[in-house]
Amino acid sequence: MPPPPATPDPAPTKRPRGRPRKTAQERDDGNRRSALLHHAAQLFRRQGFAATTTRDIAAAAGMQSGSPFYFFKSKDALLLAVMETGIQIALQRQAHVCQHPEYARTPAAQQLRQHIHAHLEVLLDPNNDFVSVVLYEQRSLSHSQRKQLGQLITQYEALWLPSLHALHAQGQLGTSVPLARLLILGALNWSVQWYDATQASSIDRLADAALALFLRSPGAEGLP
Amino acid sequence: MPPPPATPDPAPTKRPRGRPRKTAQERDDGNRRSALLHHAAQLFRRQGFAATTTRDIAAAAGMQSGSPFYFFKSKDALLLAVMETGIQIALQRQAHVCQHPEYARTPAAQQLRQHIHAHLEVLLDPNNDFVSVVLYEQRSLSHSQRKQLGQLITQYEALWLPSLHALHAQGQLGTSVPLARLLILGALNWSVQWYDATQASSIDRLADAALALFLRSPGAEGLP
DNA sequence: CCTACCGATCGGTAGG
DNA sequence: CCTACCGATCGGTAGG
Repeated sequence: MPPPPATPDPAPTKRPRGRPRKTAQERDDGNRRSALLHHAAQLFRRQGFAATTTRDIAAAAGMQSGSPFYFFKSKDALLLAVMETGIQIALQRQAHVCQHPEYARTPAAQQLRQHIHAHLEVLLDPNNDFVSVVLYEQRSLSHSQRKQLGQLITQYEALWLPSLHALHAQGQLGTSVPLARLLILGALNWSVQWYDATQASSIDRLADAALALFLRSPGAEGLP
Repeated sequence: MPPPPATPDPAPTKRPRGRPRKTAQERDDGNRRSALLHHAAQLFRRQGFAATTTRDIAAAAGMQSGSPFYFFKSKDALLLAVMETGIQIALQRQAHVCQHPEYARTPAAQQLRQHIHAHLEVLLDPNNDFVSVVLYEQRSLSHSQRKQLGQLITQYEALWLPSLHALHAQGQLGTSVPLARLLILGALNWSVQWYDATQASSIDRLADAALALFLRSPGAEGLP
């Protein structure tokens, strides 16, 4: 159901009847843009970027076929916006882990467990489609867009490095830090393909299993 | 350069001049079909299924835009054929590992190393685009096609299970066999995203690293 | 396998 | 944001 058309604003001294006309900022432009972003993320995650049409996205957001281009210059720009949102979400979650007051005093194995847990939570959340689009649609980006995104991903991975280095120094990591990072994140990222979100709350157990598999010693030591 | 047109076949008693007319079997139909399959796999791997047009594939094989449909009923059927080829290749490689005369006497850690190595070799081979399409285009399949393929994938994974069970029994696996299988294969499958084939022959080192990361004990013991 | 073609769809735009 | 539209492209087909 379309909203009733805004009544024209009469002389400013006169108290306007009906609903006042709104500027783009006062109107729900931001909400409409955000709705597009969310529906785009959902469709990109489910169907892939190339198999999703801008008409699909518009319809999901309750708009006409041309309307997404009022908010985004192109389909490509929409994808980039989805992906940037995705890494920002993931970056903030990991940064939150690192900034916890106890983090510096936590054993490296438990630090890693927290990174793994945060990563899985943000990646497998059925209500957050942004992050998995980041992982699975990079080839749909242009070169410059990929480069732009790559910098943010590097930042993201950098947050894991201190704990990985510490574990390597302790002899708990079976291989070099760079390879461990690639293999561990790969194992986690692939969970998108098989994880069943309907079996709720098993992310905890999954994080435990991953930690136990990747580390030489049982992951429990160092727990309070 | 197109082949010269076949000359019509005169009376069978007469020794035919020029090149004899060929039936579909004798003609290079099989080669043309195979060429389509290979180019389709390459394009699906590079660009994704949805972003690849049947015209792209036809052009890559040196055909006209309608010709792929002489060999394949639809674009979907072409994808399924590519993926079935992919798992068959992978299945044969793993079966070859299992059938080696020494396999049964090999320590489980080294069995797993061979599975990992074969998996990586077949997945990262720049001359074999079929296997990575299997991994990354399953959502482009119809439900029945996915089910069909899923059976073959289950067969593939079954070949890994005995060595994983043995390792678990030996306490060398940090988690349950089902989760270990998912996480290990995930880590390997993700290597498609970052492995640089131009740095040749590092698949060996990668397999070593993976084994060392996933197993509790250093992977060298049990070597001849 | 090619030629010639079709109906449908797609990303995007002009103008309000 | 909608209306109305465009040019290009796409999967697929008929007929040979």
